[in-house]
Amino acid sequence: MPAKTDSRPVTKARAAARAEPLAATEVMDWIRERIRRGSFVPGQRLVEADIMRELPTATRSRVREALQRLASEGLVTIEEFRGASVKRFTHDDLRQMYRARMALEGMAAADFAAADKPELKRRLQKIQTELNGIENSVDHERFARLNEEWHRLIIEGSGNEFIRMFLERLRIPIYRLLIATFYSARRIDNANAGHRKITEAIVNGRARDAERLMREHIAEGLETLSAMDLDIK
Amino acid sequence: MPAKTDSRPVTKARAAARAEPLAATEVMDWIRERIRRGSFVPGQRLVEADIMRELPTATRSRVREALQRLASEGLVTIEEFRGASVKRFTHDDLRQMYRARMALEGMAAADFAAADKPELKRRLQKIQTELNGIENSVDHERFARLNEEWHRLIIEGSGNEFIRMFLERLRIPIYRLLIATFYSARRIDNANAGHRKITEAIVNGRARDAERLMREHIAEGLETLSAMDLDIK
DNA sequence: CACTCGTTGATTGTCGACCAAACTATCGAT
DNA sequence: ATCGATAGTTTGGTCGACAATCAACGAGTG
Repeated sequence: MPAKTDSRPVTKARAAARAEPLAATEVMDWIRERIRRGSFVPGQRLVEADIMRELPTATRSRVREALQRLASEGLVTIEEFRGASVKRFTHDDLRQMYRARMALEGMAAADFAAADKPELKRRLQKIQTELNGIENSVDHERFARLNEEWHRLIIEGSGNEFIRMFLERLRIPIYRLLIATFYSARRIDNANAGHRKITEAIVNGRARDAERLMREHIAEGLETLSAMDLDIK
Repeated sequence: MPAKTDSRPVTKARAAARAEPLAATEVMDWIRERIRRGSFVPGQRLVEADIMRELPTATRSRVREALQRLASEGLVTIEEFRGASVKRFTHDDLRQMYRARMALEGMAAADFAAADKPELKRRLQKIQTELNGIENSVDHERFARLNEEWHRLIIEGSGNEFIRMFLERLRIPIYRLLIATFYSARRIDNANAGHRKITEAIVNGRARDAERLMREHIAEGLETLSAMDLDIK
């Protein structure tokens, strides 16, 4: 649930009176980003006072609220009188997340394929072309960005706000695990072969194929991850 | 996201000093229950002071926290300086929720079927037998309870905490819409015919069938709902 | 009479101080 | 060295105050 607080108008009187306080959302984003990038590692305790030191304009109430919300998102855990800490995910959690992704993103692909949204489909095709253009390059950074954009577009194309919301909640934990994985060139090839087929199915309105292929695509991703046997703390 | 705060120990000193204040979780449950039962109707504003009047031991901070969390659950919306109000769901929201349910509960059925959990499967079979026993009765109340138990058990059987969490978030909004719908006897028959087939597929480990049937079952539910053309405000 | 524009009361947003409860580390006695 | 008391730290939670905004109401003007 983004925005809302972002639209809070900055009143002149207030801005003049004191430094604009960080809304809880912003504190939340800051912590979330740190978790995503790995500067907060799993198990690490998130001490309220420390966060306030690093974000001087954040007050304790804000930090507390942010931590509460992150806990309800499942990104941190809160133990009574011990405070918040970055949640540890097990190998089985990863499997579960991927199963959920398969279900949700598969459905999204199917619904997008069945929908009459030529403009969005053109954009998908465009991204696909870009992806094809760099699949043999070594620009992993760029591939990752386009890859994310490709997935995001399909979710948007499904027009399902609930599916979007749920997948958003899976994104960070999964990403945090993914940064440990160096995409091999071979993996990129495989992934993009899958992408191509999915894009084609969506653009041509073959909903059932789109869903099946998307599921296979995600399942492959999980297999690659599992094969790497990354050390999940 | 249950528990956690429920485990808060009631210290003697505190309990003696004054009435135990309601934790945010409890306020949340109270509001949620009211929404579910329809005593808070969509669009209705949830004024902090009013809630404090009705729950004398609840403090403002707790009420506010509860509302914030309910907002992040998507059950209420918060507009700045206008406070919280019960979220209105459109007809299209309903459709989206059912699509998400199809994806998630279908996957849950498949995973349960594929899992080696004889004890849980026996319990499912037992509930199914009970359901069969009353499918021609007029005890809608009891059917509804068993129906919920049946769904819950399949989700538990999938062993997927994320899917469970997501479906939990869909439950209340959907239930709130469902109470408006009096299950017709015919609908009960149809529903239970679906149930029987699904139970059988799960117990016999036919994952693919279980998923397909569960999807059809939920899709039927949506159709029934749509046909009723209930007035969603 | 309709319309604009302050004024006022109600409600929410935010903060900071305060205290209690629980955890944690230190230090002393045996 | 081990155990237990003790002090400091951190979190859980409340309260009161004040600012910002909204909403309703009424006065003045054309």
